Amino acid sequence: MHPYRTHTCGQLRAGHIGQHVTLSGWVHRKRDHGSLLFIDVRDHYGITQCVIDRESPLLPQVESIKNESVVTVVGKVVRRPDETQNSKLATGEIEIEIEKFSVISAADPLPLQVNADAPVGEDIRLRYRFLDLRRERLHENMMLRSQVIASIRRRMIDQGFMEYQTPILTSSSPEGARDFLVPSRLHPGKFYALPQAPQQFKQLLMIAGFDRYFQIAPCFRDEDSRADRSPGEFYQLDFEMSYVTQEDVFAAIEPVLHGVFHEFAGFRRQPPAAITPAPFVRIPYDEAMLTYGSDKPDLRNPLVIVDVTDVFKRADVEFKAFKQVIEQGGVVRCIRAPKVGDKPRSFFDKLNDWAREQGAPGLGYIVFEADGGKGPIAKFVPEAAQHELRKLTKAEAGDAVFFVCDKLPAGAKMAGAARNKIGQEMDVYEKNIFKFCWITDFPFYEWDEERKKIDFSHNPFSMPQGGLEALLTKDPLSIKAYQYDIVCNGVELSSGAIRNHSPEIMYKAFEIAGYSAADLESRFGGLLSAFKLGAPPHGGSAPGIDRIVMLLADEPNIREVVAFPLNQQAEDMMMQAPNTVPPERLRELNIQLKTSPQKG
RNA sequence: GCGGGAGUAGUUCAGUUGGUUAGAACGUCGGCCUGUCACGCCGAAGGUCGCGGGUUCAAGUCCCGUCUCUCGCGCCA
Repeated sequence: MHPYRTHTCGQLRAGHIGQHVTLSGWVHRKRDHGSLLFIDVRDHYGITQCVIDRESPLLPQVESIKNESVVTVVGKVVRRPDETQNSKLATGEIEIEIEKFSVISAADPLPLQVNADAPVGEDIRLRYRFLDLRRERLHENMMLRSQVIASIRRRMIDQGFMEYQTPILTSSSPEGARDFLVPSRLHPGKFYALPQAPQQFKQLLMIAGFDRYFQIAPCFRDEDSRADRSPGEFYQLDFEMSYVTQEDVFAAIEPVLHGVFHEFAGFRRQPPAAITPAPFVRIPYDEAMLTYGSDKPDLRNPLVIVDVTDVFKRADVEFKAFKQVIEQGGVVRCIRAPKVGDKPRSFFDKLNDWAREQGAPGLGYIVFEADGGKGPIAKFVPEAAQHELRKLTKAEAGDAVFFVCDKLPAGAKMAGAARNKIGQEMDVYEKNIFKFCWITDFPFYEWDEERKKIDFSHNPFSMPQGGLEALLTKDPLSIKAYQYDIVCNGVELSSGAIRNHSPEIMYKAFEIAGYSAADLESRFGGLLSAFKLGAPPHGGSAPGIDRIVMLLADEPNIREVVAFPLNQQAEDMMMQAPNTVPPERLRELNIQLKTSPQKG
């Protein structure tokens, strides 16, 4: 007989009745009836009820065991009396009559209750993460994560991709997020950087001839956290393909994502969530910013934004607040909210208050009633102009139209935020569905207001649409890139591009952004030399694993799908990271601290 | 870096206009209970009201500072 277990706690059924078994696990819960005691023993696989009564000399010992202690139970599998079978439990037909009982590891009183789904402060959950992970919800999330990653691997391999590892200790990349730096002992004063993504390595793998690469890749970025962004590190399904167009990349990854979401759409969802069928709708960046006010639109929200700047330019419209902004190059965007005419005043006031909190002067609106427009700015908009508004927005009697007026791009973004807010307040989001889209044709360059110069808006290694000719002849800010994102329910799942494999185009692209040939060569010498020794056209993308699991698990927060996340201050409250190091370690690394560390 | 919210028992929270000995639930401990499965019933212990300062006859409550957690903005090629 095995010393710990012959079966798991989720395994025993009516067919095992009569067998003598050994189970080990955590004491999930006890129900003590004095002369009769039930004890639920839990492991990764399930829960099994064990029972003991006053006939047994072991009763006092079992009675005194504390929750979450680890125990081994030896006993006979018996059928529960008919009335007492528990259909909620997979093992609910049977129970174990305890014959031997031993405590493997006794537990102290608990800082959080494992056997209840009660809310617990996140600092305590993170400090005792191993207990939190025992709880059902988080335990299920982690199993989902494992299954999702396994499914992704299988699907990628089936599509002819092969998995390769790339370095963790690498060099700092000058663009993008802040790097995590690792001091070099052998090279005083020099640093490695942890990769923000294996971007250059995956391109080098294409140049090395591997054709289709993928990796469940750890990525490190020293940026502040958000609900959907863990500080420090996260995982991407990083992939890259050679001899492909943008459409080839889409065609390769769509079935993987659609398949994974379809496979796990029933996790905590009954019925399983619907998924937009592939091919996913493609929305050019410019259209997304106009219609949804965002480059990651949530398509569950049916509301759309319409530009009505021309209406407020009309001579008969006397709304100075908007006209002044328009004269300075601003735009008026509006959102039609169907059938809200009968909403109480508080509905509109609440939205107006929200807009003020966002830093806008307010959220103007007109309610179109049968006898004309009502609302705070209706009186500035004469009937002919109102008619024009209704034509543009397709608003009907009983509908309202909300206005945002600002310069670009702030006006577009504010309209997008208002679209989300109004949609939430109206509760018009489609339920139980994953709505995917591609956002395509991102601008290649953008204007850096801070440094007053043109800079790359995304990846400098992306291929500009139109190639060298576009760079030579077009207004840089009008050039698009073969750069695309996948968005699901308002969450940016991935960013990708067809890469620029031509040194000639690359030199020119960097020149326009103000970088000399020498800059380019010193920063990206390795990659650049590779491009000069036979580089295939290639492209790829990198969907975020954590975000995919977060969506599937229906969690509002990415830390709920990471086993050991850092807190918002990028600290590990269990392992006490980051931490000070002994002076001799610093000396070895040739590092002298300018200030002593803050107390931890 | 900036803004919002929170911090009271082991945990989750309540605590009125500043006024008696700071409460509840769960957990813990003790007692009773032979068919429970969130078992039930009775009882008890458990508090630097985050920390520091101030106002006041009196502060969990008001003011100032500070720390911690969290959400958002900036940031995130």
